[in-house]
Amino acid sequence: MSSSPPSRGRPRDPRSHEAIIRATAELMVEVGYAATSIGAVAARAGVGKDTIYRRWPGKPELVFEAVFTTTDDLPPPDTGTLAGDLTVLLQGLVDEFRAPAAAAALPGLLADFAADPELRARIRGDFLAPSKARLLVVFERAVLRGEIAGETPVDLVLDTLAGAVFFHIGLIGEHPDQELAALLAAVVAKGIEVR
Amino acid sequence: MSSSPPSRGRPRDPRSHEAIIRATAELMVEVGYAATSIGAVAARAGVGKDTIYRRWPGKPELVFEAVFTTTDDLPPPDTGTLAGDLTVLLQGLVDEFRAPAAAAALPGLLADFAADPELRARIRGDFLAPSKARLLVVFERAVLRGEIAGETPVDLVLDTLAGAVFFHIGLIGEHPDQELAALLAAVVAKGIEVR
Amino acid sequence: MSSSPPSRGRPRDPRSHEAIIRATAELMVEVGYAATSIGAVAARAGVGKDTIYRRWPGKPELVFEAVFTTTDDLPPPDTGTLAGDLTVLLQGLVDEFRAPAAAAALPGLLADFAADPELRARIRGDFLAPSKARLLVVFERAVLRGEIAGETPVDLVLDTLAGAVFFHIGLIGEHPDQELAALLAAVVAKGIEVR
Amino acid sequence: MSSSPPSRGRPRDPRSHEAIIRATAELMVEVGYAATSIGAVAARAGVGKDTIYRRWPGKPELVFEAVFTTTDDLPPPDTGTLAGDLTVLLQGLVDEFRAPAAAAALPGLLADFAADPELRARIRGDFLAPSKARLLVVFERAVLRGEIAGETPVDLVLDTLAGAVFFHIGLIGEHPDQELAALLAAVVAKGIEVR
DNA sequence: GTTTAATCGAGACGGTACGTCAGGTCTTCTC
DNA sequence: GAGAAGACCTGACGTACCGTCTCGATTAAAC
Repeated sequence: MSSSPPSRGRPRDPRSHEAIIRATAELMVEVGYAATSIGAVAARAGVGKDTIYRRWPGKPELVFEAVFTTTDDLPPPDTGTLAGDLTVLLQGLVDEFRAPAAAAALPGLLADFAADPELRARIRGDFLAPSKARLLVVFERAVLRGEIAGETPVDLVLDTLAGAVFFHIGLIGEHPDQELAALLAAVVAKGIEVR
Repeated sequence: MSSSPPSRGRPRDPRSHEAIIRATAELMVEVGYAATSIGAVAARAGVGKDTIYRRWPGKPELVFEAVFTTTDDLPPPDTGTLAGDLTVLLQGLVDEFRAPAAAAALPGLLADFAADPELRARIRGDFLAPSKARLLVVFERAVLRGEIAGETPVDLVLDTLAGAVFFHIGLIGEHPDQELAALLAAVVAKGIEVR
Repeated sequence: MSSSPPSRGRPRDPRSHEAIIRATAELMVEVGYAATSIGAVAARAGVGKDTIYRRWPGKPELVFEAVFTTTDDLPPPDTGTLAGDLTVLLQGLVDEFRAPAAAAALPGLLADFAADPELRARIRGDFLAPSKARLLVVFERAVLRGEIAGETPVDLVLDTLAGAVFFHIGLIGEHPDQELAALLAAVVAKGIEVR
Repeated sequence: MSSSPPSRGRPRDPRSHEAIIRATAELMVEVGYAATSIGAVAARAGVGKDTIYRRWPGKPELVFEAVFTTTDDLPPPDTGTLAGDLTVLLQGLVDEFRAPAAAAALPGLLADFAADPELRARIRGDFLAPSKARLLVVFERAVLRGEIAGETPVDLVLDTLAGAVFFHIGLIGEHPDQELAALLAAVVAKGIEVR
């Protein structure tokens, strides 16, 4: 289908790619997003700076790829109730935001994304897309069960869930309570239910 | 109690203070948080860099003061219902986050605050404190009216409200709908009501 | 004579050679010696960088070959007088140093040659050798005519002639006067004549 | 006369200036002109790169000042004969070109000067000016003594003398013979004498 | 006719230097 | 002592070349 490029010249070394990603993730945990420089990543990965700039336009894109490796092909949760489904979904967000590299990277990363018009679009496009797909399925089932109305605003609910977790854990640095996900899920589920 | 400083030598010029604040707010709107440097602020304010560093430890503190001037001594809303009160409260947050200087500053500013342990504490301490005070009163009245339970977690609800608005408007840059505050308030109020 | 190489594998394409030389000479005139990079030569010649490095060790050697193509098999001048012979010889040097590509290349080229011990020897060995051969014949005839002594220091005279022309034209960029060669020749001839 | 600037702000530290000059001269001798980078000079001088760029536009100007410190206010030679005067003058050139730092710097330095139109003018303007002043006096005296004609081309003679020494010593790297200056002076003096 | 090997264009690779800019401190003179 | 000015050291930026390497594809001579 998509005609792969003729692949002229020396192909890029996948070991460089991997070393860069690993070095980035390590530095993120050790010194944080702001103190991580492309040069330091290159040095730790044993790689030239060009080798990084050849693959990523800048630090935000590199860190994004390094930190969010989780291929979110988890199936949408199906617990039988909206609150249950939201709990599973939220627990996923909590786990994602709490991972050391992600926690260290998120505030600075999102700030850089927000500052660039082109990257800003990718927050919803790339970052939230997997969650949105799962949330859509959850909502469809809830509509069929008669729990919520058909026109429930998915984007706004997702922004609220993600925003709550990000603010609570990412920014303020609160250690997440065991039932945080369940608590938030209950509130939101009850809030959007038809009755 | 606080021993007034000995006040030897030339006193600080309040006009410098004002010029710095104004220059900072202007630059925030014109070039954004990341592209605003202390040197540029000094140049525009017609001030030496030291005059800035003498008053603020760094860019985050300066910008925080420059952008959030609104002395939040508004009285807590009292519309008669929890949903009504939350709507007023949320509308305040939306307006605050939507102001040009604040919108331009917030993501980078919060990222810098989150990166520094000392500043991180000020997010809840200084940034959210006024809203929390008002929310506490709102909650007290709602408890008296029997709308919510007494042990409703104020901090978590506030994080959720602020997070939702910040993510929706600050990060993603969504133009806030006219009824955004009312919609969010309705969901959250319904979500935390006892019945 | 020279043991022909075993010549296994694909032979070198003479068209690449020619294209490289041409591209080098063009770039020399257009952007100068310092701003000419091997990569730029390769790109303009439609050739890989290795194809250049396979033939020349570096920029100095490449430029030297590209710029000094003049196969100096001119016969030694024989005008009947030392001054006349030197005039012809000097005019040759002037013409050589004044050619656009040579004028653009010479200062940087000689600097690179001077900086490398191995290349430094080639200044006298390759660069000045043809002129020296002709000057030797001119001197022999002048000795026979009794114009100069037998022990006249050829190398020093040649350095002086070349140095004068290089400094005057190559470095300072003086537009050569019509009689420059004759004038210099007259001074030097008179200076080394026995009486 | 020249109104000294009002001198606002912190004055430039003369110790930085001196340290930079010294570091440059040392590196010139140790690694040569081409291998000397501004960054290396800064590191050795214990100085930031900006401190160098604040004072000099680039490497050529810096090296020029670092290497040619000799305040050429020597009085013009006056030995009684043109050949004698030229010998003294040439010996000065030989000594200048033979100094370790100068010998290492000259070819690359002159190449960089020749490559930039603005700097090119300074070769005659700054570099040769002191020698030219002295040569003019020498010529005046020689004219009064009737040794040479009044219209002897000073610039051309100076280019020849400087070119000969530069080519012989600077480029080819010949160890200068004890009588080199006297020999060249004799040839040139004889060459331009009226009889 | 098949191996074998060097060459080709292309471009990735680890380095090094570039010249600029910001951070935060210091040092001068002036008020 | 505060203030404006600007020098100072540090360190990161993103780009450009360096000379080497690794691809797949040619192109001949050797087998």
